[in-house]
Amino acid sequence: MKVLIIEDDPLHRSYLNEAIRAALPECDGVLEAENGNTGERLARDCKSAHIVMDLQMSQRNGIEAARTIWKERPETRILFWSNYSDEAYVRGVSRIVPVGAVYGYVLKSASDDRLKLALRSIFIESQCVIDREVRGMQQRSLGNVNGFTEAEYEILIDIALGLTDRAIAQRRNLSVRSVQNRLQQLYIKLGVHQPLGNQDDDGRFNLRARAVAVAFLRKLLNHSALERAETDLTAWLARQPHG
Amino acid sequence: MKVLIIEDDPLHRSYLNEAIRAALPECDGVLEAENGNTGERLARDCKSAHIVMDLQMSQRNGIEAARTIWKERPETRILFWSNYSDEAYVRGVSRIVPVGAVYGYVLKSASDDRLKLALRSIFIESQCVIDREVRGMQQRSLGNVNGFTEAEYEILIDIALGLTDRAIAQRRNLSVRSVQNRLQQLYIKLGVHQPLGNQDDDGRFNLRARAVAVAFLRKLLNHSALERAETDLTAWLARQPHG
DNA sequence: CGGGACCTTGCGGGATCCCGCAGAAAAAAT
DNA sequence: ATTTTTTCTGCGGGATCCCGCAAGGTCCCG
Repeated sequence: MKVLIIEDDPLHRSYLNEAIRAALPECDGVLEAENGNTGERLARDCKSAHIVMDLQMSQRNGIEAARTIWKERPETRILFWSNYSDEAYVRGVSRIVPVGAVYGYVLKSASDDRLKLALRSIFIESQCVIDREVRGMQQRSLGNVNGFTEAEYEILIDIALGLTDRAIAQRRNLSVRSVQNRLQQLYIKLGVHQPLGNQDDDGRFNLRARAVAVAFLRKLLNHSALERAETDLTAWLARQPHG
Repeated sequence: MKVLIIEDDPLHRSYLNEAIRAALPECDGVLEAENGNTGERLARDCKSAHIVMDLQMSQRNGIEAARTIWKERPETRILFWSNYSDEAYVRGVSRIVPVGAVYGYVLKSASDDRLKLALRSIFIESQCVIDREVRGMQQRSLGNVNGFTEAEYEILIDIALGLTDRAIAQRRNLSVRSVQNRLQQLYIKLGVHQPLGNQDDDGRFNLRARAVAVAFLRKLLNHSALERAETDLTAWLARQPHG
């Protein structure tokens, strides 16, 4: 059994290396990659089916790397080892995990033992391991309670990218009015909606821009999510009939 | 001489600790704090005038911590040790550094030697040390060439927060039209401006929202900058005469 | 089958945004 | 001190956004 580490921080990389050797005596080789690109290549070349990776790397996003890796070999087992449990990350991961795949998500703030336990659970026992904190976020997010629908999240991304109502309608195959409906819904859920009678601070906020701001502050959006969305958008723009 | 470390990652903390002891034999005590809050308190209590800190911590932003520390004791020497050289960070730092203060900014990706050299330069030689990469960004940013004026940066933040033109005018003591002028200027510099005759992709983008998006993508803005701006905003809102 | 909950769509209007035009004021250059 | 450049400001209009209202449409449940 070989394990591939994809992580851009050298300290964390060597720490991981040590933890893997300690937790998995049956492991007979640890490979290291310092960004998503070489990570993908190594995964492809070495056919390693066991990966530990960081989200948030400078060269190529962890989520993108994971997506292509899983696209090529869906049975690959991936443990995401991340600093944060931003909703944007969690949502991004659960969006790309293939059905029936074995994976994990543990925070870097977790203890030694938790990490080693997760390594054994995923790579040996074939069991998913999601950190308590992450799981809580996931439940809250995907459950209806105060969580965001896929449609709402989608339109949030669209306005974060700076698209107009018309462009969104075009992209999502909706009428302009429907787009606006979803926007209103989003504004309400984000707590941005202006209560009408209120003359005090009425008109202080541009709802569209404000929605994006609070989404960022709540970590519903983050840089890598925006980056992914941007590449998706340019791809879509490219295959649009100009005009 | 005592040195205070403010850094939330345990691995990096212990690495720093070791580096400090190796590079500064005259150092007779290293304190550690794992977030900005306890860092500020320790700095105040122990009167330590030598600090190494990370930007980007979960509890309290490094820049905010540095601001309050420098406000109390401007002669404190701070070495910022960060993962990234986002323009948002660099700008945030150079905005709060007191005149004549000794400080440094080195990236975590720098070599052992560079870090140790920086430690000696700042704490012993009283000499500022800015990483090459960071310095390059700083020059490009503060110089006129493709850089952003303070006014432009200010209004960028205002629209990123979701304020309306009117609110911005009120806040910055300008007429609405002037705000719009600055916005146009910003749109042009961000490369967001719609060339008029272009019917192809005309109307695809909401300039205001798009500007924020590209600012984020270019790392002109990031989460912590937005967070700081938000607290500033709420403070301003609180002392506004409602109505 | 009928009723209810939900989503979609069109219409219309008020508010806001984007911006060209042009004069006034301020700052910088000569 | 005068010219030049930049910035600020008001006016006005077209485009966009925000949203109430109302007429379908789909899906589920009794």
